[in-house]
Amino acid sequence: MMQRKHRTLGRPRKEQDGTSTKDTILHIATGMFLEKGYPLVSMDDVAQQCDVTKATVYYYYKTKTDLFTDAMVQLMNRIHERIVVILSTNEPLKKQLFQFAKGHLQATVDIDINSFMKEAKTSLSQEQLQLMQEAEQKMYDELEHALKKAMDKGEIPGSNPRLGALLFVSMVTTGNNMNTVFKNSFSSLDDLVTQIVDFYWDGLANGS
Amino acid sequence: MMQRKHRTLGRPRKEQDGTSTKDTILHIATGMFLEKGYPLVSMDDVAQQCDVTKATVYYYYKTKTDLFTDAMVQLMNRIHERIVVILSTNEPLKKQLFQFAKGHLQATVDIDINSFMKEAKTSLSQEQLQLMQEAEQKMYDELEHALKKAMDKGEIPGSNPRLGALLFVSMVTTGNNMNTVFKNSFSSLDDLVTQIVDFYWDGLANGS
Amino acid sequence: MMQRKHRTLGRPRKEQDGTSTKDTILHIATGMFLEKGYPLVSMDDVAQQCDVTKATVYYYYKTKTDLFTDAMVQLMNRIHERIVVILSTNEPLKKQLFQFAKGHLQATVDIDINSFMKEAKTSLSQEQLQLMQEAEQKMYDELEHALKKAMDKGEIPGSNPRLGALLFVSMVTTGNNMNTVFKNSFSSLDDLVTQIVDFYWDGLANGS
Amino acid sequence: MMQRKHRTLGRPRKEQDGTSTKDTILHIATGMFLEKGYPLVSMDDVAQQCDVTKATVYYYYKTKTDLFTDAMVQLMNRIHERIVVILSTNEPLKKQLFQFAKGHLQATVDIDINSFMKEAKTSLSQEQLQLMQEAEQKMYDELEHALKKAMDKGEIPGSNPRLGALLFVSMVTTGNNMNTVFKNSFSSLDDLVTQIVDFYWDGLANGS
DNA sequence: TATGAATGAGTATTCATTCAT
DNA sequence: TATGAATGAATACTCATTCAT
Repeated sequence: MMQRKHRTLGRPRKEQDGTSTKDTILHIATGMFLEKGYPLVSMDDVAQQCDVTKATVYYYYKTKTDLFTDAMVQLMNRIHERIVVILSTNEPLKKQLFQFAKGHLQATVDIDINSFMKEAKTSLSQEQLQLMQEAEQKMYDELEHALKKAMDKGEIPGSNPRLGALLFVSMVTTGNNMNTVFKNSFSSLDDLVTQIVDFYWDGLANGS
Repeated sequence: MMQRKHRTLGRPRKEQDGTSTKDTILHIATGMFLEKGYPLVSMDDVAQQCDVTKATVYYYYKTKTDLFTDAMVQLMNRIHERIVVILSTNEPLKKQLFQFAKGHLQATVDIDINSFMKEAKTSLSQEQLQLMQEAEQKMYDELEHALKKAMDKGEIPGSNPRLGALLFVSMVTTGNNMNTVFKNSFSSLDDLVTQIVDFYWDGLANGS
Repeated sequence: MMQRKHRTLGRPRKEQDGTSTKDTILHIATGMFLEKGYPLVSMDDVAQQCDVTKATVYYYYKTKTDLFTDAMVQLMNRIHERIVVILSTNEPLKKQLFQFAKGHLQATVDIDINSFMKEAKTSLSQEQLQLMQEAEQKMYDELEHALKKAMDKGEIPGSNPRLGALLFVSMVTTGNNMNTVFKNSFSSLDDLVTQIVDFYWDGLANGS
Repeated sequence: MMQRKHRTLGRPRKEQDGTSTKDTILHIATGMFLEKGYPLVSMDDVAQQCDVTKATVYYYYKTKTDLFTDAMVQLMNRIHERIVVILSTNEPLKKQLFQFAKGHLQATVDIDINSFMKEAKTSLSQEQLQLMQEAEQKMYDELEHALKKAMDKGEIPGSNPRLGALLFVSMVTTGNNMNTVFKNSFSSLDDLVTQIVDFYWDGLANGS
C-alpha cells in the first residue's frame, strides 16, 4: 500500500531491464495500434499501459501521429528484415513463401497493413504518410524481387511480379483473420498455411 | 401540445425525392463509414451531411453502433444480392468471378470488411456483432456454394471451397487498394480485374 | 444538499430571468477577459462562472477565439453607441469629452483596448482580427469626426484629429490605471477626470 | 563523478562573446516577454531561443515569475537610466521630452508597462509585484521630478506633475501602437514624435 | 416527425517544475 | 555549470447521448 501509489516526482532511475523508456513506449504502442487500430488507441491508454504518465509519452513522441508513424515504420522494417532473411536462402521459392506465411500467421497480432494505411491517411501528415509508404514499399519490393528472380530462373512462369507480391500478402493476411471467421476448419497452423500457399501457387483451377 | 402539422394518415412521410429521412440517413452514413471508418465518423458529421440535426439521427437510430450495424448489414445484404444474381446465371464460374470482381472494384469505396469488423469489435454489442457476422457469412456462403457446385460439376478440381471464397474476396479487395500502392501499372480496370481473376484461377505456378 | 449537486442531464428550462444562455456566457466572458486578459481566461473558467458545462460554452461559441472576438466586438459596439450619444448633443466639445471620460472611468473594469489587440494578435484568425479592428476603428472614427467638426466650427484650432482621438483615449485609459499606481492623489473621480480633460485640452504648457 | 571539465577558478565562466549564460537568458527572455506577453512565453520557448535546455533556465531562475520579474525590473532600470541621462542635460524640457519619446518609439518592441503589470498581477507573488512596481515608480519619479523642476523654474505653469508624467508615458506608448491603427499618416518617425510631444505640450485647444 | 439545448466523459497537447547525474 | 528524464495539472476542444418541446 505504501509502495508506488504516487510515483515520486522527478526522474526515477533508468529501467532495470535495460530497455529504454522510449523503446518500451514504442513497443507497447505498436501492439496496441495493431490490436485496436489508430483511432481507438488514446495517448492516455498508451501511457497507462506503459506505466508512465501521458507527459512522458509526449516527451518522447511529439504527437500521436508521430508515435503511430514510428511504430508502424519500425514494425514494417522488422517484417522487411524477416523477409530478407527468408528470401536470401537457397530454398525453393515455394518453401520460402511457406516460411514467410507461417511467420506472419504466428505473430499473435493481425497485421493488416492496408487497413492501417487507410485509417492513417486521414490523420497523418504528408511526410509521415510518405515514411510509412516507403517502409511498405520496401517490403513489397523484396517479395517482388524474389518472384522476378524465380521467373528469370524459370522456376515459375513469367507474369506480373508486383501483383503477385501484393496478392500473396493479402492472402496471408486473410489467413490471419480466418481464425475469427471459421476457426474450426483447420487442424493446425501448418495445415492452414500449407493450404494458402498451395492455393497461391496453383490457383483455383489447378489444385491436386 | 397539439400542434402537430396535419399529416396524411397511414402512409409514411416521404421527402420530395421519394426517400424517407431514415433511408437517407442510412444511405449517407454507409458511405461515410466506408470512406472514413467507424471511429472517424461522428454523429455530428452524419447529421450535417444529411442536412438534419443530430437529434433527428438519434430519433431514427438509438445509438451510433445501431446506425453502423444497420448500415453495414444492409450493405452486405446488397452485396449478397448482387452475388446471388451473378452466380445464378449459367455462365462459367470464371466469368462469374470476373463479373463479381469488376463490380466490387467499380464501387468507389473500398469495402474491406475484415478491417471494418476489427474496428467495430471494440464498440459493438454482442448482438450487433452477430448481426454483422451473419450478414458477412451469408456473402461468403454464396461464393462457397458456387465453388462447391463447380467442383461437383468437375469445372474445377476439388479443394476447400470456404478457403477459396475467402481468398477470392481478399484478393479482390486488395485490388481496390492497389490504386494507392502502384496505380500506374494497369491500363484499365478490366485489365486489372482480368489479371486478378487469372491469378486466382491459375495461381503463381500456372500462368500462361 | 439534494438540490442541484448533479445537474440533471438533458435540457433544463430556459433561464428564469429572460436572458438567454448565450448572452449570459458572452456577458460573463467579457468581464473575465477584461479583468484577466485573453490567455489567462480558460474556457473552463468561463463555464464555471456561467454555471454551465464547458460543452455548453462550446455549443454557442465554436472556439475560444470566437468567444473572445464576439465579446470584444460587442463591447466596442456598446462603447461606440455611448460615444455617439454623448457626441450628438449640442454641448461644447470639452464638456462632451468630460462626459465620455467619466463614463469610461466609471466602468469598473479596465478597458485597455490596445493591450487587448496585442494579446489577441497572436491567437486570432485574420478574419477575427479584422472584425475587432473594424469595431475599434468605428469608435475612433466617431471621436475623430467630433474633433474635426469642432475644428471646422473654430471651437479648437486645426490639427490632426485622428491623433487627437487616439491620444484622448490613451489618456483616459491611463486614468483607469491610476487607481492602482497612485490612488491617493485625487479627492474624487470628478477631480481626476477634470484634470485629465484639462490636461488634454490645454497641454502641459498652458495650464491655469 | 569527478568528470567536470577543467575550469579556471574564481572567474565566472563566460561564453565566447563575453556574455554569461544567465545574462543571455535574461536578455532573450526580456525580448520575448515584450513581444508576446507573459502568458504566451513558455519556459520551453525561452530555453529553445537561448539554445540551452529548460533545466538550465531553471538553474538560473527558480521560477518563471522570477525570470519575468528580473527581466522587467532590469528593463525598467535601463529605461530609468536613459531617462536620467536625458533629463540631466541642460536642454529645455520640451526638447528632453522629445528625445525620450523618440528613444521609446525607436525601440522595436512595444513596452506597455500597464498592460504588463495587469497580465502579471495574477501570477506574481506579492514580493515580485512590489519589486516591479518600485522599478516602475522610479521611472515615473524621474519624469515627475523633471516636470516639477520645470514648474519651479517657471518653464511651464504649475500643475500636477505626477499626472503629467503618467500621461506623457501613456501618450508615447500609444504612439507605438499607432503603426497598427493608422500607419500611413506620418511621413517619418520624427514627424510622429514631434506631433505627439507638441500635443502633450500645447493640448488640444492651443495648437498652432 | 424533428429539433435545440445541454451534458459528462473523453482526447490530444502544453507547461511549469523537479531531481539525479 | 548544465542537462535529460519525468511528472501533475491544466487547456482547448470533441463526441455520443438525453430530454423537453
